[in-house]
Amino acid sequence: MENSKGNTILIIDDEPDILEFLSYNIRKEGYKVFTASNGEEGVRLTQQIMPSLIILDVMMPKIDGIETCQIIRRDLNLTQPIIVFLTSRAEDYAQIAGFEAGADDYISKPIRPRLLLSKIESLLRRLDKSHGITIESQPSSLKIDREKFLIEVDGKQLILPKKEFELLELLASRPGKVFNREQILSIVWGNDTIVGERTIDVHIRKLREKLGDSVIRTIKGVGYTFSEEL
Amino acid sequence: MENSKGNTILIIDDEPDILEFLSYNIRKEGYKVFTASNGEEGVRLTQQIMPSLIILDVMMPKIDGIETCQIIRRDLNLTQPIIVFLTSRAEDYAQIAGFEAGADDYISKPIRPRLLLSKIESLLRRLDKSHGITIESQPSSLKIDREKFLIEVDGKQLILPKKEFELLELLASRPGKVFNREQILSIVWGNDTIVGERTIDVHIRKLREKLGDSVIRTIKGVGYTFSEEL
DNA sequence: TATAAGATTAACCTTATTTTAATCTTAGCA
DNA sequence: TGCTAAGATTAAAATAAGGTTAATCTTATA
Repeated sequence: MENSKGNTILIIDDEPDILEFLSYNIRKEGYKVFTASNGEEGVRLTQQIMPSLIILDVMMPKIDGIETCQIIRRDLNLTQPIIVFLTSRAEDYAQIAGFEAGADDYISKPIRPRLLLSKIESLLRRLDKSHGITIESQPSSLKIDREKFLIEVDGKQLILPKKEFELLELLASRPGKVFNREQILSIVWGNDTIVGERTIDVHIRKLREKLGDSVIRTIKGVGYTFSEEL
Repeated sequence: MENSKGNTILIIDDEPDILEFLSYNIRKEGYKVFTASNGEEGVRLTQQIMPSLIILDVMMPKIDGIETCQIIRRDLNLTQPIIVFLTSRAEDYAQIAGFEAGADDYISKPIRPRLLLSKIESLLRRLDKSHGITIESQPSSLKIDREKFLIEVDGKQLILPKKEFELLELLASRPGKVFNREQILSIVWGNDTIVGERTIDVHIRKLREKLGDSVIRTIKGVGYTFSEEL
């Protein structure tokens, strides 16, 4: 399993101190870091380097963070990067506007490097599954919305418990691919947790109960796969 | 859609010429303009007229702009106005200090009326947008008025304490989106404050008590979400 | 400065989710 | 064809995550 390092991160802030502080800390972790000291430059760089994640100060002269975010979200035709806002506690009014503008997360000053880094990592980890998976098949359709933590089967919404959701998400991320038990355990449960062999089966059972038997196919001795035809 | 005109703007500057020049230009656009010629008077007026936006000269005798800003931000308990700093080119050092003091933007002399006005407009536009959230659902409706710090549920007005209000506002800013505890803490409380694990729950409890159980949904192990159907 | 309102904590309660364990089924092969 | 290992099923046990309440601390407000 590859880590999320090596991703490109762009930091946009008008304060050189913060820019340096952040880029030092983030670079240290192995990311490629670019910086911009204002919104315009930020937009331009975004276009050029296509960062996976942008850390964006809300309060900046001329074009502020919110506007910058809107420009990136609306005007730039590219794979949408993850945008994290940097705010000071005082400007709480801006925070709401920020979510409306399309921010993915927030970090408020004072910045605690460890918190920021763990946030970055967790955001990048779910980059490719960011907004969800949609599978359109002949008889039925399935939508997985990670943001809302919601499943939609043929238009009917369904709330799944965490583990079931994550298991389904994994299988559906590569329809047809067979995941063996080891892989499932290490991705959904994590490498360090030790659970019994039958735990996966039970969760598969629950999913089949809720989504119908045909959704997940068992390949005996190998693993499970999300059926390409629903 | 109403425009941002009609908003109250306060100008604080010790130079009568600038005061007159600015108030003339801004008034011409249809704003209600008040003026103060020093920090103290400015603070007093702010308290009385509750302006939406304050234009504040950095360099003033006695209490300077930065201090004035801090007083307004810290000591006055009211809906925070937007504060724009007025600086001369030379005092760029002030920009950093000014932002730290809680300024939203700055404009440097010589003042170009058109630029100032477009800046004012864009700042106020944002204020109006964050003025409130309205959610209309089949069975009921919810309106959040950030300026009046007021909630309206099915026509009934309701006053919520600060933390409850902010928590509700956050959740309602993106109905359906699941906010995890970390996000809630870092946005509503700020990530420098350390509060116990159960604090969020208690506030959720209070909100559900006042708005009904169905408004906020718990996704165990994930977070809370504002229910799309009220 | 007294008072009230709000925020937070802590202890305990409740419940959904997760896991286990025991038993049953079935596919695939000797 | 029947044996066997892998998986399915079920219910019950364990756990983790929240919920609730009251007491206490903090902060605003008159």
